[in-house]
Amino acid sequence: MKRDSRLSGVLHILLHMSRADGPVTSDALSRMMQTNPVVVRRILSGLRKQGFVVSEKGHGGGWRLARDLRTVTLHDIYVALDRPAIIAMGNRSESPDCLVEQAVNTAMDQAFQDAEAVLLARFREVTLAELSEDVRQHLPDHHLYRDKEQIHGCGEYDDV
Amino acid sequence: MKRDSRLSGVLHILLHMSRADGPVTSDALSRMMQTNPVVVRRILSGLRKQGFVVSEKGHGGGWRLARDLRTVTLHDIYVALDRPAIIAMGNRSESPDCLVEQAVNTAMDQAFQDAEAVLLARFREVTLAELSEDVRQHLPDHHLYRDKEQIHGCGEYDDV
DNA sequence: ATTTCATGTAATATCATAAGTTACATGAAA
DNA sequence: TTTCATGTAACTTATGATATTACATGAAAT
Repeated sequence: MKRDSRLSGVLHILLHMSRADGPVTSDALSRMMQTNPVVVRRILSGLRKQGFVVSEKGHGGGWRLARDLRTVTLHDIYVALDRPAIIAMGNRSESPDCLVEQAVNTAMDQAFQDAEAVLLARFREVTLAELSEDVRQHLPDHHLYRDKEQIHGCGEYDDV
Repeated sequence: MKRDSRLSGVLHILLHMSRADGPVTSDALSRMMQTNPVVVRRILSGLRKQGFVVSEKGHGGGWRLARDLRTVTLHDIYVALDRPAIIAMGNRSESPDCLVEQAVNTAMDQAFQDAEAVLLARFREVTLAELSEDVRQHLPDHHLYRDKEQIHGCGEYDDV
């Protein structure tokens, strides 16, 4: 099963944006995410329409956060991505005629719904500011984001 | 996201097998599942190796249950299918160097694990016999499986 | 002005994988 | 010895996330 990693990816770059002191280009973000700049723009353009980030064209342009991360939860970003599928399993037919299959679907859907509810509840509990704080606790003191144009991956936040 | 429907499908045909009084061919089962006989054999051959079903070749052959369904839970079948992926989302990199990405992964993995645990707990709670009983309660009394060679879908269990 | 840099977005290609199909071998019963 | 059924490898198809290409738009630097 090929997993959708957009949520993981977008959280990653939002946190990097929060540490930058100016706009960050899709090009720089794409290197952090190890992907293509167009992929970054595609994902962030959705968030822009919903007020989480703003973008600027031209020299000195790029992406900036538009909201205080203390007010943004994982669930908010999940919803902003248009609620990607959570469960990798499904029923063969959503509205089968067969009574046996109906019974199977009912039992499985119940389990799926319970699992989804737990996951979304977790997402609601965590703000991006809390994630950012988790990162700070793992960094040496007074460590600041020095160069937003790092060449390799995430630059000084790399563990190597 | 493309969902894996093997578990749903195999539960469906196991319940049909429990209602038959003799072996059921992959051909008949594939019609119930609306798929190809080879797909049925592929899935059931895994269950055969683990003792849930037995198969017989030649005239009068087919598939039979090898265990009392009161002793088989959804979790047993899930495991027998080699534990297919449950969560449709994933991290972009499982062991990133970037500390920011590590923090994101940790938070998301926690949520994923909690959701999976809930789903598997549900699966452990439900036996196939209970599903079978659910079906019986939705059928007219004294309704028996008359013809294992039904042409259309699930035959008399169709709701149409 | 015009060059440079950056986003905006459509169109297309790539890749992974569940599912479906074909082909043929094996073995049991009629 | 024919028919029926499983066993399985090999191949094809379908789908959706991801990646890439190409070009338009707009803003700042020169």
